[in-house]
Amino acid sequence: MDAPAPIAAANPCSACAIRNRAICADLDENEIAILNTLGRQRLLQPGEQLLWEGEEAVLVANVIAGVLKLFTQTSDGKEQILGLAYPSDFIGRPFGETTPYGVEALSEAHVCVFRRSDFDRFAREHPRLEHKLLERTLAELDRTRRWMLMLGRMNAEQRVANFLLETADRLARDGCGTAVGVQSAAFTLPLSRQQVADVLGLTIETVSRQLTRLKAGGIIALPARREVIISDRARLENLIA
Amino acid sequence: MDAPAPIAAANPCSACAIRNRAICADLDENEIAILNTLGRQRLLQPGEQLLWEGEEAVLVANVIAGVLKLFTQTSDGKEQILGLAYPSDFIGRPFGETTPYGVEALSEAHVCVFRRSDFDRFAREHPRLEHKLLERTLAELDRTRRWMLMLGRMNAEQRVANFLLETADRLARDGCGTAVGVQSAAFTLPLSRQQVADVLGLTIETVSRQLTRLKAGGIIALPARREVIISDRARLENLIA
DNA sequence: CGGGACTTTGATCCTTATCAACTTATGTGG
DNA sequence: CCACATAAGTTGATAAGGATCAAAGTCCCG
Repeated sequence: MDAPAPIAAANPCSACAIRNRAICADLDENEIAILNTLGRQRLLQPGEQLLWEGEEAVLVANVIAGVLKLFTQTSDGKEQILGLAYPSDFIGRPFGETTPYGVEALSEAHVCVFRRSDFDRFAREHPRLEHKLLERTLAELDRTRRWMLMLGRMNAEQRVANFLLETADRLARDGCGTAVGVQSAAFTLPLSRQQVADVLGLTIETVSRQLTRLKAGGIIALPARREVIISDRARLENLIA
Repeated sequence: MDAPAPIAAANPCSACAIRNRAICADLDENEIAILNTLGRQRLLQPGEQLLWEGEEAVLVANVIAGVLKLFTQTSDGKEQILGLAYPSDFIGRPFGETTPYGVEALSEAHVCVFRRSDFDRFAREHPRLEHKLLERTLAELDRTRRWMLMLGRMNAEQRVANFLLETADRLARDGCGTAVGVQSAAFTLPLSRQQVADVLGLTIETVSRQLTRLKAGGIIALPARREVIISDRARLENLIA
């Protein structure tokens, strides 16, 4: 811990866990101080919704801790998860009229919330921040497009394999997982089976069956409902390649 | 026409058909002059490829005329179209190492090409340009996410209906289509049946059958292979809603 | 007018959705 | 601490939507 408590209290950004990874990373002390007056922290409970699809876009936020889902649904109520937001990710729709998707916490989550109007103004005045946001948005667009290939052209087995590999990587990067050697990894899924299905465009039964098959094949182990161990990464990767 | 020919010859941007809609819209005369020295126009034939997935990202471009597809494929060769680029759209991956998808002209197409390194530098020095690019990228991300709902959760009929409505709107906005009253529209598809299938994550046969059904139902007419008339927009919209 | 590409139509198969029952966790109050 | 209630997940049987394979039809261009 490099920030003593008093300073942290005066300027929460200084003590922010994601200070160096979020879009605020490039800002100097002055800028951080201003941004600090605009944002406020909020704690979300699992299942609590932060943004509603179609509503006026009043809020944007940075994820400090926890995992959230971005989602939408068809007119007949089938849900599709459009993205997962992990610590340091940015959520909401800057420079837009309406929020194009719902956002809901999957775990207990800390977010740093800004009124969109405040954020937009600050961003336009601070090109370095806008640049960070641009890089993030471009990266998110790339990720989303890879996801499209999965939804459009992969079968159930490939989708599940893909999902496990991507989730393992993402959690490992955030230090939430436990690396167990090169060819194996254990992690806790931030999603229920239904939510995995909503990510992959499948049904809960199909997801369950595919996981059972992978377990039976010795490729993964499932010590508990949300625990996954990739015991044969090479073989898992082979299902996609 | 507000730019006389000689000036146009000296500075093609001044005469550029998309000057006021592309990301260059907010630049002043000086900036345009600089950008003009960095870009060069290129004419692409239908089927000609501009960018290759996985290659080093050397180029970015603005579409001046025509339609291009962004695409990727699975290891076993099934293609998924990830986006369509129309006039004034930006293509390529600024601020990135590798191009994350292939880009190929669907029609004869004019593009204004920049070396990525030049473009990146220029963009970083001109926040108004970066802002435009950010707005475009955010809009593209929204569009891509709506597309995900279609790929993940809609059946073949809904996908085709959705596609026809979106294509009609997009072409109308670009003035490429012909509005025929409020409840009806005619346009020329910029895509073959196979390419429509690659957009929708379906097979060519399924697309063909769905179009035939819509025609039989009197919802659309298909006067020629690539000609579509939406004769009952309300009913087409009802298939999705 | 003929050849090739593109498209449509038909028959069949296969994957995944759907419906239903059962099992396993999770948690609560007696 | 255990019995019970509830939610989450698994497994099974069946059905349906779309893929695949095959063939015929249509358009376009030289």
